[in-house]
Amino acid sequence: MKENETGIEITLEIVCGKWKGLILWKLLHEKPMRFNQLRREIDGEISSRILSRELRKLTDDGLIERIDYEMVPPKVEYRITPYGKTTASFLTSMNEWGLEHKRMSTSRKEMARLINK
Amino acid sequence: MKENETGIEITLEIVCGKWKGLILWKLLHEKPMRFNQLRREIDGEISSRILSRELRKLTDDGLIERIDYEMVPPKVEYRITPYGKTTASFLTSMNEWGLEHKRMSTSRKEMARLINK
DNA sequence: CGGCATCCCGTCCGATACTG
DNA sequence: CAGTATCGGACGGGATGCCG
Repeated sequence: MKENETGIEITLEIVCGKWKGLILWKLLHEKPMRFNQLRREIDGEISSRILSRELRKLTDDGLIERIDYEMVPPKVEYRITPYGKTTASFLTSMNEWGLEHKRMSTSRKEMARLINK
Repeated sequence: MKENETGIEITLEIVCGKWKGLILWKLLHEKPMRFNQLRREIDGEISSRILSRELRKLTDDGLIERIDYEMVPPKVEYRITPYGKTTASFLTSMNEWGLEHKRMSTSRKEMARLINK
C-alpha cells in the first residue's frame, strides 16, 4: 500500500462511469426496487442491457443486493447494502456541487467564465 | 432543465475517468506545477500523452489554467482556477471515503463482506 | 521541456431483437 | 418481468517514437 495514495482513486473505481452513481443514489433514497421500475425512474434512459450489467457490477462489489423471489413471472428486487449506504457521504457532496452549478448556469463553461472572471 | 435531474450526473462529467480527479486534487494542494513535475508526482504513472489530453480537457472546462512562459526551453505551468477550487467540496468527501476503506481492508470485496455481514 | 503522431487495445455505451 | 444475444460505435487509456 503506497503512502501517498489518494482516496480519490479508490472512490472513482466505484462510481466512475455514467450510471453506477445514479443507481446507487436512487437506491439510497428509495425502498428496494424492481428491475424495470429502476429502469423507468433513472433519468437519462438506460437500456436494459446496460442496467443489467451495471447492477451486476454493483452486486459483485457488495454495494447492492439482488433478491430473487423466484416467481413466475419473475420478480427481482435490488436493495442497497450497509456497505452501499456508506457511499452516501460522498454522493451527497457530489450531488450538492452538481445542483449548485446547475442552478447557476446552463453550462459549465459559462459557469467557469463567471467564477474565474 | 429536468426537474428531478440529480447533481451526480453533472459532477461525474467532470471527475469521471482515471485521471482528472487526481490532477485536480494535486493542484488543489500544491502551488502551480509544471508539466513534468505533475507527471512525476501523480501516483500511478501517467503517460505524457494522457496527461496532456486530460490537462487540455480541464483547461477547456475552466477548472485549471495554463500559463505558458514562452521560454526556451519551454516552461509551462498549470494552476487551479477559482472555479476549480470549488471542486474541493466533493473531492474531499471522495478522498475521505476512499482512505477510510483503504485503511480497513486490502480489497473492496473483503470490505463489503465485513460490513454487510 | 512540453508536448504531438501513430497505432493499438479494452471498456463503455447503445439499439435492436429475442427468451424463459 | 427480467433479463440475454448480437452487433457496432465511441471513448479512455497506453506504448513507442519524434520534434521545436
